[in-house]
Amino acid sequence: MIIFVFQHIRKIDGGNGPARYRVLMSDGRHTMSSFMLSTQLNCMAEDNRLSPNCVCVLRRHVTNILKDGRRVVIILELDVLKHAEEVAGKIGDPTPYTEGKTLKCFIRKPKKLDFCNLSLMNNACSSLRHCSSWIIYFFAPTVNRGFNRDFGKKAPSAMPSTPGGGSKVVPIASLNPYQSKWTVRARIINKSSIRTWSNTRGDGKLFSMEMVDESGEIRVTGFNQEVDKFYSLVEVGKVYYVSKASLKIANKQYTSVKNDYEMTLNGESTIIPCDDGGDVPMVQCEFVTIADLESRDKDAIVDVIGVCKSVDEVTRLTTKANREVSKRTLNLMDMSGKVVTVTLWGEEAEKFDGSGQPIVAIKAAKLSDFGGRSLSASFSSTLMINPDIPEAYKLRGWYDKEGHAVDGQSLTELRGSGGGGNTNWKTLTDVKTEHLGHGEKADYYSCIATIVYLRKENCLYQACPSQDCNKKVVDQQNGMFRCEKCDREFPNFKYRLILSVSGRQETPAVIRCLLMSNESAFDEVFQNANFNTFVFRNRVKLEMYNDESRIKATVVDVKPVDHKDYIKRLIMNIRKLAAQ
DNA sequence: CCCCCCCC
Repeated sequence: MIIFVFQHIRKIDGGNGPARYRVLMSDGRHTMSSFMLSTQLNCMAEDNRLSPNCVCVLRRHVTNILKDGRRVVIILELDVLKHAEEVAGKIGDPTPYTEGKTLKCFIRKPKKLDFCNLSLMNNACSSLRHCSSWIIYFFAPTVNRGFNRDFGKKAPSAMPSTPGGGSKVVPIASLNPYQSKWTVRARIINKSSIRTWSNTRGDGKLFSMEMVDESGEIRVTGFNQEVDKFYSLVEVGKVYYVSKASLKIANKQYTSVKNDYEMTLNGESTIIPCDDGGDVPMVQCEFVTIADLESRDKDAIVDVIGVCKSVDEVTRLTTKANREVSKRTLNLMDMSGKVVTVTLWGEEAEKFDGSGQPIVAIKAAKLSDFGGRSLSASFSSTLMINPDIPEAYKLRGWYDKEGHAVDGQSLTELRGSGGGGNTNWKTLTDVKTEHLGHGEKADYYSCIATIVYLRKENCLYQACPSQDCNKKVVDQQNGMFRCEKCDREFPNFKYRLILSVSGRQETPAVIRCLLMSNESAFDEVFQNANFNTFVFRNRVKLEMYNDESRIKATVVDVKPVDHKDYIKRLIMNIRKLAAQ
């Protein structure tokens, strides 16, 4: 990390590629014009974020030495510490720096990667100290780049010789397009199958994979010859020395890999197995609990881990694009007691074995709002069965001890009718517009409705006293009551209620509510029933009555409203509407 | 140089 005063920027002709900017910096004593902005920082120039005399901290850079010996410092990461308006004009009286003079150290390539080098910083900033009052910036915090200073120390002395000539092992996070001689020591966390393409620009085959070290992750792609050379060599889970591939800016549209760059293997590249890579991390996941998926946005890329509670058979289907693909769904539960349905595709679907309720971890699963919330293990996802990570052991312990007895609540609403007792939620308006009850068989639905009127008149009838018969009896006027259905006469009957109810959402939707008789406190019951909201389970069927067809709705169950559940459903519906 | 993100 070095602090500079920005002096001037100039756009240079970059030919076909993106614009390039050459930057003149000063350390208060000298100016140097051999700085270049890396293209991903072009926006700083284009947004006019750099104005003369602003104070900058150079957080990351690489120094390239040209064939003629001149140095070019590529600025990879730069922050403005103090804007030009905050600086009292020109700082010091800098003169152009001449190569090989006192400040040689200042552009010296740091010994250890690009870590903060205090002596380097001291030199670069000493002159600023004398000419300004904002010395505080001198001790600006060291950048913690997420990997440890001793990275690479472990690079074994028996490091294999590479065609590149034993280039130094560097962290993945330090890779950039401006340095070509490097080796990374990384674990392969996933590998695609070999795909072919054919378009106007040509055709060929390719594969891609992702690898990690303790500093970060990166995507690697190999084409044609590199497919032949490396595809079968590389095994997921193993550690390799990878050397000298091309780095290009990653298109974030296509990848969720946390790296600004991606690697393309080329003729110079080498991949050599590393036999003692035990210290290289497995996969870096930031697990989200299944319960938390509910609050995540659709299409979010998440890492999840859960117990595979159940798994479906693999199926084959043809996509809209006429592609044949295998599909399998499974249900994952975690300690939140929530369950989510996950879809696996292709080979992963075919090979998945859910026996023994394995722990399944998925890095970069895609969240969908299908059925509420569900997940899909997409092309860039990494599927891990019983991974060797603490989270997996914790879950395994929990499941074996108590989790196996937990039913779990699914975030993925199951579709389809029959068997499952799945709730078919409707508003009373839906019932009308969807013509429920017009079919051969009666339709069942559930609704949240408020009673606004109960008709008291003719609400009671004399019903057959037999256990399961509610047929209206005929008064024989001799103290006996006849049931046509049972073909019997009884000395008694039971009162039953037929209640006509007006629902709040639709008039004159008439719901006939069958409740057990309560002879006493009759009026009170009617009064108290009004303006109460319940979950009604209704049966609807078109019936003929005096040559007139009308929908008869019968309440088959009444339950109190589970507000938490209801609100969840409303939020889900809002999401669905918002997605349209 | 690819970039498919699938299905109910």
